[in-house]
Amino acid sequence: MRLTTKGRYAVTAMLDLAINSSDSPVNLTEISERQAISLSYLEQLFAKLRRRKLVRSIRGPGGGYMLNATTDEISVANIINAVNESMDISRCEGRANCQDGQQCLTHNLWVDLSNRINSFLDDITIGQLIRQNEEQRKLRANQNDNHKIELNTIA
Amino acid sequence: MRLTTKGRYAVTAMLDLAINSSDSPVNLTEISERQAISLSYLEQLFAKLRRRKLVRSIRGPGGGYMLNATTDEISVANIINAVNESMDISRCEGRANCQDGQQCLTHNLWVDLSNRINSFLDDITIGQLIRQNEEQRKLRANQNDNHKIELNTIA
DNA sequence: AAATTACTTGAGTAAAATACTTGGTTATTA
DNA sequence: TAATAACCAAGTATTTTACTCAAGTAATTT
Repeated sequence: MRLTTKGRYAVTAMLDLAINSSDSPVNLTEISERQAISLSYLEQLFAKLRRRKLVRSIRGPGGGYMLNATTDEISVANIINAVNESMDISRCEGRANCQDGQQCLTHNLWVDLSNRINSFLDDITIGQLIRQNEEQRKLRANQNDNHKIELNTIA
Repeated sequence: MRLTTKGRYAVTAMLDLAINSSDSPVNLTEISERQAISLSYLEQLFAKLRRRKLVRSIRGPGGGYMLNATTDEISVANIINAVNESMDISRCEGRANCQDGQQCLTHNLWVDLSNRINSFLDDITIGQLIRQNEEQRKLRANQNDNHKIELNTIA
């Protein structure tokens, strides 16, 4: 599991797609403009997302991309792993003394941690993120309303 | 929060330090050899770790580095943030329409997620990782013993 | 005090990853 | 058939990573 700006671009683009897609597809030019990511870079990212079946494409005019599953079926880990295909190969792979040596105690510790991060991000879906943000927005809106009412009452 | 091989090197080195330090300091040459990380790269990483007060150095013969806090006071997030100093600047920073525009809805979603990842890794200390691994090792050892006993009994 | 050891610092560099550009092609729709 | 948008490939500038080399500084030992 790696977490770089590349993964962030992919998550951002997928969130944009999720938010802006109704029943009609969203084309990459729109996402490119909204999110300030170059079109061809988006093309590269979406080629990988499509290979992992996270999105499906519709060609021709009016075409674009659609999510290939519900927002609650697509995890952040799914997206990040899709665009970071090149596996992180461990250093000590192939070494004879790997299993028992001290260098591999720490290696195992890293693998454990890496797995924990992965399963953490696998439990966060883009649906969750969007709903959570929506609720926070509502909360803030209510607080503002209350504040206005208070002020009005005082005045 | 970024999670790259650089952060992994730092976490690995800190775990090595935690495991191999008694009351005397551990020098970077040892860590370099055990973990197969070049000495000068370790030097750069430890300069940053020292700036963040995660380790302290003892110079001169017999010198080296020691943890500057207990293993339970040092989180994985501490280590990773120490070596990845350059803050991830958000794309839309400074843009006028950032707060309300659609591009910043997704930006906020990303920031929320980033915060969640950060606090997740801030709750994992290197002490935890080491103890957890030790317990797993014991479990496996016991299972092996039981297996041997079973085999012996059968035979 | 001199020599040694070992950490410290900085400049420079090769290799890799990132982000993008260019220039196409193929499929679909109007 | 003309416009649109996905698809594809090759190439490139920039940044980051990981490292080398060299000079400097501090602490210890003899």
